[in-house]
Amino acid sequence: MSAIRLLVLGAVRQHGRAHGYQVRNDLEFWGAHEWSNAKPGSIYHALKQMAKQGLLRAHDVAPSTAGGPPRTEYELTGAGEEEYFRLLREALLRHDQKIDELTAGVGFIVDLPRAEAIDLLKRRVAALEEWRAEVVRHWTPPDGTPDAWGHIGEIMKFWVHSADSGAAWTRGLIERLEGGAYVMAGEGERSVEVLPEGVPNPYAAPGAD
Amino acid sequence: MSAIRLLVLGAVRQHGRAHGYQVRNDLEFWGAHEWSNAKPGSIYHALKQMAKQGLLRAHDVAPSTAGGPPRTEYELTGAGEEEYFRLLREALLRHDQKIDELTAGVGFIVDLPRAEAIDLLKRRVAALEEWRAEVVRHWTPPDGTPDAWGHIGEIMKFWVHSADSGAAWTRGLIERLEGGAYVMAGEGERSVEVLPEGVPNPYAAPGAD
DNA sequence: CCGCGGCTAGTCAAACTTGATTAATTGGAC
DNA sequence: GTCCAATTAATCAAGTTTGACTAGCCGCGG
Repeated sequence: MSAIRLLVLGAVRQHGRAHGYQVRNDLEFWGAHEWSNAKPGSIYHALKQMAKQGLLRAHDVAPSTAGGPPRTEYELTGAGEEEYFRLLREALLRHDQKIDELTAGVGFIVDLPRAEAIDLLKRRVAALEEWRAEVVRHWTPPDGTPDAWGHIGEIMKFWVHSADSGAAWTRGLIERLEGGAYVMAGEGERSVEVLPEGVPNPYAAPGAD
Repeated sequence: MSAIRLLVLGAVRQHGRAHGYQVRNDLEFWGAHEWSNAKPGSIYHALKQMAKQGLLRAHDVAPSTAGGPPRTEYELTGAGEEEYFRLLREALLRHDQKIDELTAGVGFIVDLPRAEAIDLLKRRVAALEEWRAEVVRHWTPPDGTPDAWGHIGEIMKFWVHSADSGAAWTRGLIERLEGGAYVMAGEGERSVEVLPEGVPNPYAAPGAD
């Protein structure tokens, strides 16, 4: 599964109850359509799929409020809540490429208590370091052959560079969190999160930009 | 399209003529199953799809050589050759996340003349710098509001970091190419590329690792 | 007052991906 | 000799993603 389930669960969760179009708008507000596969089709599909799997509860709502076809509102079930945190932790922990999952995880990181977030990120750094070592081990010529891989060695260099860069960024975030940045779970009210109802989306595809 | 078409076209091209299993083995030899969606199903699907689209020519071959069901060999058509270079240039040029495409592009970079490869990479650096500037512009509070984005600003920091890191790596590769590293297109025979026929794949999933 | 462009909300077919499974043949154990 | 396991090669069904499309309603220009 890509980042879509995490994004959709997180968006619904922040509203308490939301219909597809609201989710779609929030994701656009966060810029998610630029760094993830948050297309309408994927969002509605994820909503239906997760409702079928018992992660979301669906409510049919009268087709009135503002025009358009009848809509369905969703809200997280207990299982959905669990799955949300499972996906969130995984997104922050896993060092695999998938930039969209990490980005989504960062976007929801304040839903975790500070201590847990820091712990996850530290484990992320450790995983990155181990992965780096493994890449080097795997792609280094076993004995005398110095340059046997030719330009293929560039792939290794690229991965090593990515691992180092990712670890450096993660360490920076850890420091900021340890320094008390942001309002985490259980520390009071959050500030900016979703588009307040009724406010037009300032980032809704306006052509230029 | 993900990296799969580029990988498959490149693999078939290096053999001149190849069947699905050969392609699959090559990709595994390059470690592609670890950083791309190079699963058997995707590979065979891509071969058939591209044959249908006229990028590959299919030849049915007697089911003899080494056991297994009858196999089909493929070879690039003129259109396939064109598409290969189009995808290769795009992979090196585009700065979008998609790590697998860039990795595949690096793997085939020696199919380009040295001057063109360097030019593409320089344009890549320029694109990354422009993208970085745009991210900063887009996510910086317009006027007095200093920290309006809260932790969402972390997403911006992450992107900026990625852009800088990607640009640094690209500059390194440019330097190596300008220094004469590797044998590029039109500069003589290449060294390591595909698994020679008959040699067992030393990286074929051996369970542990 | 009527049509048309735009917004709200969602659906659908076609393409792609995944993981398991099938199928043909060879080689070794017994 | 023959039966089991491994290897070679490819297919399939189920699920996901994509991009284009449908459809209701509002407001405004003519």
